[in-house]
Amino acid sequence: MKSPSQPRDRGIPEATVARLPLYLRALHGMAERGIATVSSEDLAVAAGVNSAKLRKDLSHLGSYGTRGVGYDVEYLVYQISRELGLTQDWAVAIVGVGNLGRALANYGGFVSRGFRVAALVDADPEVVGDTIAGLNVEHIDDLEAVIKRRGVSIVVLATPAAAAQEVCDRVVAVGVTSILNFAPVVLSVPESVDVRKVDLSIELQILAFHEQRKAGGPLMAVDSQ
Amino acid sequence: MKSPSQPRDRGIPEATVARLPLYLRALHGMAERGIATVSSEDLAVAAGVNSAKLRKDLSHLGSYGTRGVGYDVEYLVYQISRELGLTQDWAVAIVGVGNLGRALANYGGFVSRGFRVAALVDADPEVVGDTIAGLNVEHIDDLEAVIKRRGVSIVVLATPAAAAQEVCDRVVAVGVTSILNFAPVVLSVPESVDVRKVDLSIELQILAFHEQRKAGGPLMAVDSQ
DNA sequence: CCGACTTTGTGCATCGGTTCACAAAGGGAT
DNA sequence: ATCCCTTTGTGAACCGATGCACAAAGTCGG
Repeated sequence: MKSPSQPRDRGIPEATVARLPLYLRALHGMAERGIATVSSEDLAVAAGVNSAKLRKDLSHLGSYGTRGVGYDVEYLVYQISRELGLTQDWAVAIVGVGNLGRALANYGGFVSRGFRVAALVDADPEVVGDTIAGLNVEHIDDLEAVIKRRGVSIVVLATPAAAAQEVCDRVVAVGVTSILNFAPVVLSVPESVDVRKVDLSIELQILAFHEQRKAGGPLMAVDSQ
Repeated sequence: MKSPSQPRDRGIPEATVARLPLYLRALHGMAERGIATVSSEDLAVAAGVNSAKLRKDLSHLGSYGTRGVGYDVEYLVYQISRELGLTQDWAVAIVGVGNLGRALANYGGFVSRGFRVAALVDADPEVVGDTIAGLNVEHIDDLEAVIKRRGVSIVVLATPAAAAQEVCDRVVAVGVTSILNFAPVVLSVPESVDVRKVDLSIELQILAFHEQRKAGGPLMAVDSQ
C-alpha cells in the first residue's frame, strides 16, 4: 500500500536526523575553505563522531559517495540541506521577548540556514511596539492573526513557564505543528504536534552530576580502580 | 524505616541522569502545591514519561518508594538532589556577554537549583566593567585568575564560534572539567573533560525536517537527482 | 488479625542505535 | 587493460534503553 516511488528510504533514524545538522555545519566550513571532496574519516573528525557512524548515517540518504575518493562537498551539502528541508524558507515566530527571546531574535545562526524570524510577540505593553532585530514586537492578543499573516510554521516559545501552555494551545489551534520550547514546563500537545525542548538548567544539572562524581563526593563510594 | 540501600549502584545510566532533573522539577511543583506523596503514575504524567520508565529510573537511586502508597515527595526531592549533586553550591562562570550570555546571566533557572553565576567574562572593552545581573563583567585576560579566585567549576561558553576553542583550552588548562557550550563548534578537549552542547539552530533544523515530512506526506513529489 | 487492594521494583523480551570488519567499487599508475 | 590502493556501504554482533507484565510488599478497612 505504500508508494514505492521514492528511491531512498524515507525512514531515517531519529539519531541520524539529529546529526545531519552537525555534518552540514562541518561541510559548510569545508566548502568555505575550498575543499572539494572529503572522506568519511575527515568529515567524521570535523563533526566529532565515529566514521562508521557517519557513513551509516549518510547511507540513509542515498549512495552519494565515491569509493576510493570520498564525498563531493557541495553535492553533499545540497543533499543534506534538501533532506532537512532547508532548501525552503521557514518563517519562525518568537513568542516572549525577554532576555532569551531577544537573544534568539538576534542570533545569527537562525537566519543563516533557511530560517527567518518573521514575527516577535509579547504580552508586556512596555515591550510591544519596540523594534528588536529590525522587527516590530506585536501584542499577544494578535498571536493568531500574526501567525496566519506571516505564514509562520515554527513557533519558538521563550515565555515564562506559566504562560507557555496557553500560548502553545493557541498556536496549535491555528495549525502550528512544530514548537521549540525554552520554557521549563512539559507541554501537552496533540500527537501530531512536534515539540522540542531546550532546557538550560537541565544541562547544568547533568554537568553537576558528572562533576560531583569526578570530584568524589563525601558520601561516595567510588568504584574506580 | 528506611532500607539499608544507601550507597546504591553508582552506575546510573546516562538516559536516567538526563531525566532526573525533569522529575525534580515536577516534584518541586508538587511540593509547592502541598502534595505529600505521589505515585509513579502521577509523577510520570507530570514529567511526561512512561511510568515503568520512571520506576526503573528511580530504582537506580535506591528503593525509596512505598508499595501501595507511592513516593514521599520531600524525601524524593532530597534524594534526587543529592544524587545530582545539587545539595552543594556550584559556581558558574559565563564567558561571552553578548545577547545570549546576558540572557543566561539573568536566567532565573540557574540560581534556583544550586547554581550560582559567580563571574561574567568578555573580551569587548565596551562591555568590560558593566554591571549585568548584579555582577561586574571582567576582562578575558583575567580569565584564569577569575576562575581560581571565585572557585568556578563549571564554565558556560557563550562566545562567538571563533573564540570558543581558545577559551575552552584556557579554562581546561586551569582545571575546569565541566563545560556547557553554546557556540556552534565542536570543541576538542581531553578525555577527562565533560562538554555538553546546546545548539539552537540544530534544534530548529530537526523541527524543519519533521515539519517538511508532515507537510509533504507520503506521496510528496521530490525532483530527481 | 486478615484479606482485599494498591503500587512498587524488576525479570524479560524487544528495539533502536553503535561499532566492527570486510567485500565491493572506483580511481590512478603503469 | 590490469593491478594496486583507497574508501564506501553494509551485514552482523553488540550494547544500552524501553516497555510489558507480574510477583512482592506494603496499606487500610473491617
